[in-house]
Amino acid sequence: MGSPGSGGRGPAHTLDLLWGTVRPGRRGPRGGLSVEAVVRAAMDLADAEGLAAVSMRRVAESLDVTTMSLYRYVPGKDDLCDLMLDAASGTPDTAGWPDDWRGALEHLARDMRTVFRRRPWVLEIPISGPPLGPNNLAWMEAGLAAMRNTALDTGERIRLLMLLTGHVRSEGQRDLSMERAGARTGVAPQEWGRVYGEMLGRVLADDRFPTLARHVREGMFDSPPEADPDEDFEAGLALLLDGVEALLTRRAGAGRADG
Amino acid sequence: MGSPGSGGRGPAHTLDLLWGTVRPGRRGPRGGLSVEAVVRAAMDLADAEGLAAVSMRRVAESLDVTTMSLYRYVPGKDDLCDLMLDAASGTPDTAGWPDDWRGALEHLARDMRTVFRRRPWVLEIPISGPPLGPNNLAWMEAGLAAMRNTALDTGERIRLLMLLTGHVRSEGQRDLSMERAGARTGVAPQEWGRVYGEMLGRVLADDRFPTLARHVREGMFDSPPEADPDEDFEAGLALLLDGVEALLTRRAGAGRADG
DNA sequence: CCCAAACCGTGTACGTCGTATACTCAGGTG
DNA sequence: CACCTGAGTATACGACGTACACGGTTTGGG
Repeated sequence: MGSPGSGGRGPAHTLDLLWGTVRPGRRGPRGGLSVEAVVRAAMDLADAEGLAAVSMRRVAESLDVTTMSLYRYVPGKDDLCDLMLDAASGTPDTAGWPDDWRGALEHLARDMRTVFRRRPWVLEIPISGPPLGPNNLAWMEAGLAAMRNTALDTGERIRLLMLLTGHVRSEGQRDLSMERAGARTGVAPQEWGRVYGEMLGRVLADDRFPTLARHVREGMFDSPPEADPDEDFEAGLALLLDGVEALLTRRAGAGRADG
Repeated sequence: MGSPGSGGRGPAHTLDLLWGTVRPGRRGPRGGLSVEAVVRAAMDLADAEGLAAVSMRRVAESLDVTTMSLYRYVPGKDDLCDLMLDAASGTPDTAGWPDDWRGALEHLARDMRTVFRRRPWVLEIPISGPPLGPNNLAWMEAGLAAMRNTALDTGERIRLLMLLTGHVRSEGQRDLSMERAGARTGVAPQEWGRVYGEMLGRVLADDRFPTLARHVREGMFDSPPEADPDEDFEAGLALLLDGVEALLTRRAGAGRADG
């Protein structure tokens, strides 16, 4: 029996929150807080102590209010996380980006990566749906603008964008997991190296992994695994964009040959 | 002051759990449970009600024991999740895979995808480090074997494997988020379409998104977004492997020209 | 001008979670 | 046999998200 039509607590209200278009209500006292203040407090907490430290209680405590008062501004923790995600994404700075699609997309990917490196907790937020917030859409806008002069159709452009963000997120999550692997036990490096060594021993002793064992014997893991995450990231990015370039030249050739 | 040398509760013990090499202890009564039984019960729960339903209490309840007795077999919930991840990954069936690297890698990627589709909760487990379990290593073995006849060096092979699993995971997580977006509200489709429509209206009314607005006006979102996840998956996979192929032909050409 | 509606912030409470701690009791080993 | 080891239990603590009912303040409509 909620008031019909008006955005009750459905996803439409979440949209209003994301876009900062909540009509403030005409009656009653002016609130001392605001959605932005709540989100900022939560982000400060996440920056300082990680996403796991972000609880409704602790956010409220950092704002000197009661836990439940947060629910006047935010429907629940899931929505708060969505708001944090969009706020933390920020807006891409396309000023220095080149005009060619490949250079621009490389900048896009690297800038997204720096966002995730500055705020690793963004990668821990479970994405709850397609991008709806203005900041996430701004990144989409930048990506689509970067491809404006390519021979890709709309579906391909979006797919490529999703593929790129997927790659950035994957690499970021891998970096994160490596850090977590260290933080799990107190003294990270030598203990972890010992575990890795024991694992390699098991691989060598087991006949289920002949190829892996051969690579191990050839020194595959002599350096710590994933020594340079940036190199992995760049290599994957290059591979991806090489694939796009191959598609474009193939298409241009076909266009010249067929029509 | 714990017994030195022997794996107390460190990550070395987790390795023993993953590989099923826990020495059972010589004194005392034989336990009615086992690590495998605990992991299987947890997996059954996750299969039936999702990862969120997997709590130590509910796993214990399904085994007709008290909560704390689980800690005799598993150090904690994080490790239990790691065990679930490796167990759910299973072993790749490489019987029908072709000999050429591209076909084999395509099979690898698709088979990984079906694993995630059968057990979507695997994607919700936060990965805590490099793959250490025998099943995950079996997938790695299969991937390395698929590339045995390529001109890629070891580092490139591993990178490509990581890139592939990253792609599979990304697409799986996207599928999952789409399902969750529906489950968040009761009646999914039309309500969600309404939200999407409103978002598009905002995009059109806002001058920050000219390119996006143009694509929208050209009918970009007339069909529901991400209509065919498999198509997205396959396109991304093809792009990736095209990139690899370009690298290989480039390298072969250079080899013919330079040496 | 005044009352009632709207709304902010609070206090309390419930059910759930992971797990630390201290215990009882059965079973194999010296 | 005595004994120690280890399985399973009972209890408890602190934290979590959030439903609910309540006072206090502001403002619009009559």
